[in-house]
Amino acid sequence: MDVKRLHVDTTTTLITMEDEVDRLVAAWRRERPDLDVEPLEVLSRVSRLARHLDRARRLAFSEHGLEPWEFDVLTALRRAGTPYQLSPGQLLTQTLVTSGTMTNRIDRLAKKGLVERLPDPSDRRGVLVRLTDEGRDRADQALAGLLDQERAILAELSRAQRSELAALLRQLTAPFDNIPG
Amino acid sequence: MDVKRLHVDTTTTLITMEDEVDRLVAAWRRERPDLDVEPLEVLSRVSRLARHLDRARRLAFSEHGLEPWEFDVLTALRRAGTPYQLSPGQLLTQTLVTSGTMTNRIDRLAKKGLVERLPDPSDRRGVLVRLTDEGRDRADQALAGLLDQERAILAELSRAQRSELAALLRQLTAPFDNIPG
DNA sequence: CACAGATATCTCGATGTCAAGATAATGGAC
DNA sequence: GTCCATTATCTTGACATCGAGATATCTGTG
Repeated sequence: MDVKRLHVDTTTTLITMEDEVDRLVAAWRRERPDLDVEPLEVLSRVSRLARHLDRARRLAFSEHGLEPWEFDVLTALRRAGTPYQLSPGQLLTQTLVTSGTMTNRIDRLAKKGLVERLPDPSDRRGVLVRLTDEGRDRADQALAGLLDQERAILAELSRAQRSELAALLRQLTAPFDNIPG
Repeated sequence: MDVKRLHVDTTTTLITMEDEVDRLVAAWRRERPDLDVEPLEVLSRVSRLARHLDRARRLAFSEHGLEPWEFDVLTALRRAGTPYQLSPGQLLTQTLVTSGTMTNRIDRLAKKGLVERLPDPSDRRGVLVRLTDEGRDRADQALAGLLDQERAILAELSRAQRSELAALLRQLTAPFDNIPG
């Protein structure tokens, strides 16, 4: 039971360690041999890896005094370019949270002086959220730290493998990102 | 700005749609041309895809009257096989939550009659959480539904691509799962 | 056999998130 | 121009999670 199987990567002939999902899949095959659990090989790994990444990021950001959610909002604004402002709605689609959550986030960031809320001159329902100078600096610093950490995690893979992985993931994410989803 | 680039998968010559991460990376290259943001191509996609999957799962489970966190706990017990019992500590490592969270989850599942708490006969500090018959049935039903949904999501990829994707992800998750992480 | 450190679980307070609904403004049909 | 469906944002209440600390038990050392 739970035989130690070693997986061999066909392109590089590198031996890879077993992970929790291997154990999870083996357990399902034992308990529910009637089911095809192949989908879990991909999607359970995505979910678990995301959870690990969340933890690692929380740690990396704490050095810059930022929470992951703060980073997400500040960098979305930073990426928008001068004058670093977006509507709450645009921030929603980028961060995948609900509108109530975003209102709350903006409130807290505004209280910390990292963003400010401005009325949208062309739509009186609307609001524009703008990064302050300090917000911009904090975002820039945290981004550099994050990239260092992510590079270390990705060192497991060759450049070609990273590129292949990105392409495969894109095929899965594109439907969610483009269809209203 | 934001030129519509189309990505071509080198192995299948299939054209892939752009996704949010493509836009995100393009924006960073414009705003911070001094930084190498290649890591985001992989890891931002992992995080975003996980978020999309969370939403889709919440929807799929609601048909069976389960929350995602309930599914995670019940299926961990289900996979353990007869007599379907694990310690809270074992449940922690499988679900990647903190001990306080797990205590709370077990309380709520017990109140719903899906699990029961038993004293561990061999360690008086310890507890064993056991699946009830109803808990087992609910877990089995929800799993079948989840697999159907996941198969639909993965239909974007060929069998070979799914296998390749699983192998690449395993290389990234294995260090987290094996080193204390 | 006593003790110290490790381990297993639980308690508690703070906080972030979600879902649903409220409010306000827009824009196209007629 | 008026109306209605749509859009944009905010409000609210319920709830799940985390982190730090408390308690009880185990285990190895001397």
